[in-house]
Amino acid sequence: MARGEQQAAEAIAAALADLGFSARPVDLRPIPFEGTWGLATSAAYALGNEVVMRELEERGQLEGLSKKEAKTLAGASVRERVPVLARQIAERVAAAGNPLFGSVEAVNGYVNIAFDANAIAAALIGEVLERGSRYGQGAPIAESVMVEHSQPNTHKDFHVGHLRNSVLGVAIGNILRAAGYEVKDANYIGDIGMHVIKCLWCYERFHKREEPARLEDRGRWLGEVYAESDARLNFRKDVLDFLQLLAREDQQFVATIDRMLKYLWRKGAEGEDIAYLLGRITHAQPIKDELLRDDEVIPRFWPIVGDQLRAEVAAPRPYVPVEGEPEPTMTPEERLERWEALAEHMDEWWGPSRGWRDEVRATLARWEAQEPEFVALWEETREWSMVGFRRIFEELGATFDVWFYESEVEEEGRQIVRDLLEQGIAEISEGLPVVKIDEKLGLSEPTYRTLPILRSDGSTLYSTKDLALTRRKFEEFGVDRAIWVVDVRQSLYFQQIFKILELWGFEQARRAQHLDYEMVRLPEGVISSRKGNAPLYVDIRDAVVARAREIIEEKNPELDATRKEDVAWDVALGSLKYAMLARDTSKVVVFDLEEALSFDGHAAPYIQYAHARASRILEHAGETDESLLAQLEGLDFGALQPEELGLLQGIAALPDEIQRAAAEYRPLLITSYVYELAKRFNDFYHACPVLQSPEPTRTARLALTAATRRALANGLALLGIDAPEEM
RNA sequence: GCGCCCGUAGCUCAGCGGAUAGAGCGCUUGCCUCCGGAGCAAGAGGCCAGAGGUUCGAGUCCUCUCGGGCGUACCA
Repeated sequence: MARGEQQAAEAIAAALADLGFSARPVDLRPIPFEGTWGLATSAAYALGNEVVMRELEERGQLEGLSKKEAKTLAGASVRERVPVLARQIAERVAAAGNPLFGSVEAVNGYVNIAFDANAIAAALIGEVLERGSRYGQGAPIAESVMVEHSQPNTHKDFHVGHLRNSVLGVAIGNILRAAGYEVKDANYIGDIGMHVIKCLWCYERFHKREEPARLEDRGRWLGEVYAESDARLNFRKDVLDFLQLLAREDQQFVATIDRMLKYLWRKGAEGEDIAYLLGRITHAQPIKDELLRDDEVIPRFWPIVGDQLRAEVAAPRPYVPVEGEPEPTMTPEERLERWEALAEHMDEWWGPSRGWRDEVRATLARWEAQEPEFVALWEETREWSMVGFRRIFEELGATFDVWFYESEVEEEGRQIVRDLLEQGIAEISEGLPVVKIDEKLGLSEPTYRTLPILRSDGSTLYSTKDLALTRRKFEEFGVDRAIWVVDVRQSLYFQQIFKILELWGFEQARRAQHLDYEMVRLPEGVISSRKGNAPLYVDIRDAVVARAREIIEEKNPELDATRKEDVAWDVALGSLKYAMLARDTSKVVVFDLEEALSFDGHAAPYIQYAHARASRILEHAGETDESLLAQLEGLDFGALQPEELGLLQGIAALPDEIQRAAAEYRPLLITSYVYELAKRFNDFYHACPVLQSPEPTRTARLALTAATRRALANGLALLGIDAPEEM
């Protein structure tokens, strides 16, 4: 195929030289029509313009004309000249008589070179079958690339957001490898950080030794403990924020607040706090926790608020917009729901929660002091999470050459911070080391802003660790390029990290690159572990695999049981991965379980099905890639059908698609490719009988079927999707 | 404020500066005695958010406007 392209390019270049044009790059692309196999160039358009302008120039007709006027003058003659030039080029290419070219035509100003498919199909199919799983791969490139992805946090759950990351990271690694790069896949486990401290605080304080008996259940349970810690620690703020929200947007609430608080006051609550609440709420101002004196007041006030909200739901009044007031963000029902959620813990949490943040700080100090008992607890619980992660990575087909852990780079990070401070790149501001990047770069507009690189108590931040990690990737592993697959919200952050390292004189930071992608959302909105609405990977996987089993039972009940189970996994995981990849990285993925459970249409099973059909045809014929490879001599399709030509063109396109997907970091291109190829195969086997055809067509079509199957399997493999031979 | 991203069919999305802007879902109508109907064929459905510009040629590149999302000092 590469040969066909090269010969077309040479033939056009020769034709242009013959016509007296200087050497120039010529665009070549597939002829974009169904049932064609060949290449087209639009060279005549550029030449037409060039020629006409030159002629006008020589005749002095452009003098005194503006560019616009010159263009208008030239327009008509350009339009006339283009088809003429195209015809001249086509005639010369045809005259050269290349046996690979079936026809050379000038159409609409394009020069279309159609291949003599019979002449090169054998070469193409031979290349595909011979290279097998390596078909499509590029020549080795002497550049090593580290692709960091997956980065789950221990002590937290692995949800659908992490799924996009892992699937994307795996695919990008595969694609770069296939393109010829030397790729190292790296994971970076978030095994330390504030979330771990919070989780362990909550565990020790409220749930010690309540963990499930089975080791494999503990990771998830730990995630729940983390979520609880967050809810506990934010409780006071959540309550006060909610009151402020009511004050801002619930007119009825504000109207009755005076009466509500007087009632409370009569019940004997402290007057000072009540006066404070009244003032803040009637003026819709934030309520400051530290100004509340009596921890009894809010819990006593809460039921009264609930009564009011219930009354508002029971007897809704129309919302009256007020000039200058913001629209309400919550309906009365939502407000009541929110109130109920907070009420659940009010009595138990409100008072004690005052001291919780200090307790967490003390827990962090135990980590910082590397207190043996605490470190042992950390190690044990960390492993609970890791057990689950390893299983998930195995299921996803994610393998790693390098495992980084945040806990390993803390010290090294501190070292870099010290150095940055000594060199005056970092400074102490508001009590903590930061780098004022814009200032250092002399930028007046806020661009890179300021990044804290260590907490004021000396404990490490994410940034502390990433400074060290970046250096390690280049120095310890000697990679030429390092890519971080991390969602788009961290874009500024990574620019800051890399810029700081550059300021520090670490030149290789220029070869560090954040590969960002958009978020996964739910139909009902943003995924939030605080709202507890993050669908967990394991749950989604179970649901999708169960659905796949049902469909197999329905479509192919004769399959033996273990095959059924394998296929259910291939289809379910394939479908899930495909959905994550078949959307550009710049687009938000809306994850809808209902959609994920449908295997119709533009989805992995469509492509897997085409692969299975191809496999079945070959099985019926008793042919394999090897046996067909031996029969390629004198391969003869007879009169080629449009569907066959389209399929050949599709198979031939894989190597270029891989190169482009690698250059642009876009697995989407591969998802589009395999879908398109599956579609073409579908067209082919509906239009062209294979097994019933007379020889030599039969063998030719079998060979084409085998090559298609290979290209489909290789394309899917790049996406981390398995292609079953039956389903 | 500043920065990044998105805006294409009812919905979800493709679309390498090039030929008649395409898929899937949903809707309407056909197709299993025929290599497997997880499929195929046909139909309806578009001022490519808007305005300028660059170009022989713009959904695609540039500028601006509008609408939406995200980020913006001790979370990761």
